[in-house]
Amino acid sequence: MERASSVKDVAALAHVSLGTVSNVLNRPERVSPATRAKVEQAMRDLGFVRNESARQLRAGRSRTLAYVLLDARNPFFTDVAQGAELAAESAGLSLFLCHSDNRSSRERDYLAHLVEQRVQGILVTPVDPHASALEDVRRNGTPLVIVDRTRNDDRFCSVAVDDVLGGRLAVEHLVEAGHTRVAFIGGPDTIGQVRDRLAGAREAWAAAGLPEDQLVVVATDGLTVSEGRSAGERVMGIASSRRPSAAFCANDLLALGLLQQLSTAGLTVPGDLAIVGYDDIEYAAAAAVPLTSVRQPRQELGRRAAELVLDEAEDPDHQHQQVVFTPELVARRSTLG
Amino acid sequence: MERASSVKDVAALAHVSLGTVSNVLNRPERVSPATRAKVEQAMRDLGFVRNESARQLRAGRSRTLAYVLLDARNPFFTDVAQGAELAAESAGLSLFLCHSDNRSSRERDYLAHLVEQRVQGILVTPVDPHASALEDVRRNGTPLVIVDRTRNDDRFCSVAVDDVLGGRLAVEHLVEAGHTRVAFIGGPDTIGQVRDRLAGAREAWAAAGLPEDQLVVVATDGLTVSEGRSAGERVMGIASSRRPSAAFCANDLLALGLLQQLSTAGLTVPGDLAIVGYDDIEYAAAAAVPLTSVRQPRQELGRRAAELVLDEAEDPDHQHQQVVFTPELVARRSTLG
DNA sequence: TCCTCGGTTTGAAAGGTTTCAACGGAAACG
DNA sequence: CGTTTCCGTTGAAACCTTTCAAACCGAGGA
Repeated sequence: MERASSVKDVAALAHVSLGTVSNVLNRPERVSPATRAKVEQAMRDLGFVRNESARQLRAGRSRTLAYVLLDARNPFFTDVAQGAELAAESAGLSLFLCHSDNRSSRERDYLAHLVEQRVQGILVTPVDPHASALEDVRRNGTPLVIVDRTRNDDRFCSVAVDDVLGGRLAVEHLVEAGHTRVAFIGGPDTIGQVRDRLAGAREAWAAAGLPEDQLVVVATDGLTVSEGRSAGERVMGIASSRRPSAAFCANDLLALGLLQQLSTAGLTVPGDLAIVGYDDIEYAAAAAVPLTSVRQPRQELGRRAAELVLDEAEDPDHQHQQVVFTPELVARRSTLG
Repeated sequence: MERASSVKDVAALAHVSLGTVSNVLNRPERVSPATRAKVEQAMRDLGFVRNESARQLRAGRSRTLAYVLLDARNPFFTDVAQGAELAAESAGLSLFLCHSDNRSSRERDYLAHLVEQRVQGILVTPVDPHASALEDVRRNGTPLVIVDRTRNDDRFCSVAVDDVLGGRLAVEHLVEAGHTRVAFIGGPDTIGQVRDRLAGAREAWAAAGLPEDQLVVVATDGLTVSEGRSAGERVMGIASSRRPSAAFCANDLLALGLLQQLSTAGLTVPGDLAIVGYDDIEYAAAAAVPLTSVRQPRQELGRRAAELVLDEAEDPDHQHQQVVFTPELVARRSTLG
C-alpha cells in the first residue's frame, strides 16, 4: 500500500504551486478555470484525499461533534442522537456516537480521546453528572453540553425534560380515571430521573387529596424489561384487597416487562391493572396493549443540545443555559379500557 | 478561552527541551525520575492535553476505528457494535459509531470523512454492498470490512451470517411441528437478507416434499413493526380455508408487529397462527408471547469484524476473508403451543 | 589524568495543510 | 508609452508532535 498522496504530489503533477492546490480545495473561485481543471485532474489521477489531521492541526479545530451516550440499546438515546445528527448535518459537521455503556471508565476514555482530537464539541449523557471528568473537558476548552441530566451548576449548558411535571401528568391522568390506589414502579433512586418522576407523582397525588399510603412505591434495581417482569410478580403478590388498580412505571421498558408478566399470568390490562409508562418509545405504541406513556421531545432534545454546543464553540460571549423541555402525556389503551 | 498549551509551553515551564517532554509522554522509562516529575508537574499546571491531530499527522495513522451502521434503533446493530467495541478496547483503540440511517448520502459523507481522518479501519453495514463508495475507501488504503452483508468479491473482508441456513432452520422447525401451509413475511426483496432467508425457506419446504404453492409470500415494504401489523391484516384477510397456520417473518420487528395485530384481533399465538421471527432481539423473548426466533451471533460478528480490520491494517500480507457464521433456532412459546 | 561507556537530554527535521504577504503579468488608463 | 489596477499564482511560515542522530555528563576503568 503506497503512501497516500499529498497536495505536494498533486502540485507537482499539475505543474502548479502547492498554494494553488490548496486554493482549489478551499477557494475554488479564486483559481482560473484552466488551472482548476488541471489540478482537479491531477487529484483524480492520484486519488488524492485531504489529510484531515493536517488540516485540523493548521485550523486548530475539527469538523466533528460527538455524543457520548449511556446506552445504545435504549431507543430513547438513539432518538436523541438522531436529533443531534440533524443539527450537526445542517451545520456541515459529522456526529460520532460513543457508547459508554454505563461504565464511567469508558466514558472517561472517550472524553479524553475526544478532547485530544479537539472535536468541536461534545454532548454527553453522563453516568454521573457530577463526575470530575466533565470539568476536565471544560478546563481544556472543549464545549460540552449535558443531555438529559442536570447538575445544579451554571458552568455547563444542559438540556433536559421536566421530569417532575412528567410524573405529575402521569398520576393526574390516573386520578382522573378514578384510580385511588396506584403503584409507582422504578429505581434505583440514585437516578435523578426516577426521583423526579416519583416526586411529581406525589405532588399530583397530594393535590388530589388522596391518602399518602395509597401511592405504593415498588422499587426496582434498574430500568429494564426483566426488572419490569419481576416488579409485576411483586405487584400480583399484593393481597387483592390492597392491590393497586394502576401502575406508573419510571420508563417504558419497565412497563413492557410488567405488561408481559401480567398477560402471562392471565390478567388483563387495563381491566386488572392500568399502566402508564414513560418515554413513549416506539415499542410502547407497538406493545400487545398499546401503552399510555409520557412523551419527551427526544429529537428536539438532541437538536437543541447540538445547537448549544455549537453556539458555545462559536460565540465568544456565550452564556450557559439550562434548557428544560416540557413532556406530554400520550393516552392509549393501557389506561383507557 | 486562551489557546491550548503545547509541548513547547510545557518544556519552557519545566526548563527542559521539547524532545524530553515528548519522551515523558511516550517513553517515560528513558527519562530520569527527577525530570519526569518536573515535566509532569508542568503538564498539570498548564492543563496540557496532547494534540491528537499533530500526533496523528506525524504517526500517519490514528487510534480509532469506526462502525458505520444502518439503523441505530435496531438492537441487532447495537449488539454488533458492542462486540466491535470490546475488540477495539482490547486493542487500545476507540470505536466511533456513525449512523447512516439507511441513507446512501449520509453513508458516503461519513466514509469520506473517516478516510480523510485516516482512521485505522472502518466497519460498515452498507446501504448497498455494491456501492462504489466502498471501493473508494479501499483505493485510499483504509482497511474496510463489510458487516452483515456480502458482496461476491474477494477484495473485501466480510463477516456475515448464513441466512439461507437460517431460513431453512425456521421452516424445518415449522414443518416438524406439522404445519403444511406457511406464510413467509418480508421485503422488499432488494435486501439480500430477505432473499436469502426466503431461499432457505423454500429449500426446506421443497426438501419436505410440500407443494410449492402452500408457502405463501406476503411482501412488505420494510422490516418494521408497523409493516408487521399491516402484514397481519393481510394474513387475516385470507379465506380461512386457505389461511396459513404459521408465519416465518424476515425479522423480529415484523414478527412483533404481526403478533400485536393478531392479539388485537382476538386471535391466539400459536393456536391460530404460529410465528417464527429472525434476529432474536431482546424484545423477542420479552414479547407478550415469547417469540421463537433465529439467533445470530451478533456480538461475535462485531468482534470478528474488528479483528479482521485490524489484521488488514497491520499485517502487510493480509488475506481477505469472507467469514460466515452459523445461525441457530431458539424455540419459544410462539411455536410451541 | 584520560578514555570509554551508559544513560540522559537535546535540537532539528519531518509530516500535510492552510494562510498570507508578495510577486508577476496583462489589461485598463492617462 | 508609462503607470496603475487587478487577478492569478507563488513560496514560506505556522500549526504540534514524534523521532533520531548527536551531544552531553558523570562515573568507573586504565
